[in-house]
Amino acid sequence: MSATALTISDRIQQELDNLTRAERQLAHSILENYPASGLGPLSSLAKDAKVSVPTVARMVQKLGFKGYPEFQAELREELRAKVKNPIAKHDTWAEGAPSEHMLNRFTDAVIDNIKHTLGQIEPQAFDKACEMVADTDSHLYIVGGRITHTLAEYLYLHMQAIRPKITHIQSTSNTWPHYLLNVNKNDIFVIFDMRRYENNTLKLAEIAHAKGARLILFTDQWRSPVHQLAEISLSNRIVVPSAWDSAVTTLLLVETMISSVQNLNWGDIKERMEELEDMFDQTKLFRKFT
Amino acid sequence: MSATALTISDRIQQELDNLTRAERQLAHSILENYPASGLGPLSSLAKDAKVSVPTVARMVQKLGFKGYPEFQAELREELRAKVKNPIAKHDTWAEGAPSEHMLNRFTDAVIDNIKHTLGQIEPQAFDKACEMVADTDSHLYIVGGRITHTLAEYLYLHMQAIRPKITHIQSTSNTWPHYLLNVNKNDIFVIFDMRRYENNTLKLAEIAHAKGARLILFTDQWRSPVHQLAEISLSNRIVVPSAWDSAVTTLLLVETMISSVQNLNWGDIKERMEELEDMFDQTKLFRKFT
DNA sequence: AAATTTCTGAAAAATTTTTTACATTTCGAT
DNA sequence: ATCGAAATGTAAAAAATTTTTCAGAAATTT
Repeated sequence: MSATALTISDRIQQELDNLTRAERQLAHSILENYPASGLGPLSSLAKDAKVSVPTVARMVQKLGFKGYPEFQAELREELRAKVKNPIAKHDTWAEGAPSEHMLNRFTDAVIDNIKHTLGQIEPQAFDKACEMVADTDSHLYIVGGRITHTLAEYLYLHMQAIRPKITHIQSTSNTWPHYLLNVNKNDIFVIFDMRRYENNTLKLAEIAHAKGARLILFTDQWRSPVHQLAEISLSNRIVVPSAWDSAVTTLLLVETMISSVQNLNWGDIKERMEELEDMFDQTKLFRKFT
Repeated sequence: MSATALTISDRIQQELDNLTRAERQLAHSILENYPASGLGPLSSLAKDAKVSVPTVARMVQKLGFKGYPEFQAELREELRAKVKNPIAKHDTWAEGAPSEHMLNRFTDAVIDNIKHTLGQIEPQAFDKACEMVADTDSHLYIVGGRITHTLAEYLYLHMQAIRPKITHIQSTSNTWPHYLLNVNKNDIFVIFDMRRYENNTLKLAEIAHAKGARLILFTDQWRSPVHQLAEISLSNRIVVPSAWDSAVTTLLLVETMISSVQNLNWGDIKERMEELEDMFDQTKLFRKFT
């Protein structure tokens, strides 16, 4: 690399604060697939980033280059150096850190978990689960335990925008028996139970099952005992270099489920979402996105 | 890559015999530091290879391109694909499902998010954040918003086992001003703020900052306005094929942070964990893992 | 060795790309 | 709500790059 040891990518990130809205938009577009995007003509870059041509020219100058061609020349020089360098540490996730760094070790483990979990999942079962969750004829109960109630709540929060008739139950709370009073046959339960499996959750599942409810279970690879009652079980690999287990894979499945369910009853959702957004706007909880 | 699966480099080598003297000279120059050399202006390439400008134009046509710009475009496309691929590229994640299935599409996007996020993170900043969170001299506040309070709680639950003096604040609750009364200089705040950024969170951050607290921010790639107050900002890519954003990458970072912090003050933790386990066992919340 | 074909490069023409100038919009402060 | 400053985009000018044309050089064939 030339005089400065910093890559253009670094410099852009460093300057990110000093950039204006359109320029930041452009910056992200450059980083999106770096460095390829910056090596094309200025006008293509502008088009990709949906900013005007002069905006690109101005930002490039802001980064300290005399003009776009000079900017490109340095990008190419960077690329030359990178390809030339045999110690291309391309096998790490966080490039600035050695492979033994926790960031890299942990990410490796998580990717591995994802690979295994997705590899073993039955798409039909997953689709079936999504259909069940999407069905607004029955009430939807979402159940989590001591740790997993965070995942349950995450699912609950998004389902709120998608469909009515949902309840979030925390199995560790002593109020859950009340909720079960109203359970009808064919109501849907989404239950999270990871090791160490919770007694309360099992009991809750048993009662729900006895009442004729249909159970969907998110669990780990060793499976919570609830799985014997569940119509559909989704097992996740959760091992990471830590004293605790990872919930990343489970969250991935949860989010995928949210997205699928949303697609299943899109018509209704659009309205609901707009309504919801309006309400949040009115309470001024959020700032407008700039 | 276009119709042919061959790279330009392959094609050049294949054609090598059908090329004339000057063209061969040029070919070797291109391959010399591929692909950087081909991404500059035609005239530079000609100069480097010590051939004339039309020679380059002619050879590029011989390789089957309409003109030099088209040749460059494909080089860039190659580069794009190459950079995108290097780690963990599965054709399909859920093998029983077509690649258009939501499970595969969503996972692709998430892996991509992880790649980008980790690629742009500064390990030093991350380590610093972990140290700050591990420091038991100051009180640790964990703050989340409407959706992100689930992540905040996840962090909180694990930190409970690792260190004392922690508080989970939900910025959307109206009780948070009370908590801030007790904030001392150098207390640590871990704040979650993803788009759409929340006004309450910003206000809370401002007050905490004014009181001399040190802020660690988990945000998205566009960065919450809180980042101007934060000592350390960790930006996450969050785009997925859904109407909502993904929290998977953020959870990954949170878990990695938990694991790192645990390593930092391992001595203390062991005792705390055992104590905690005992307590949970006594309340019989959990069944023994069989 | 001459003739023919093919290859190569200089220079002009055509095209594209970059830069500059200026009008419009947006944003923040009063 | 109004003003002024900063930011952004449109469009034209300037600069560069690419393509074409054509003449001379090298190689090949007769």
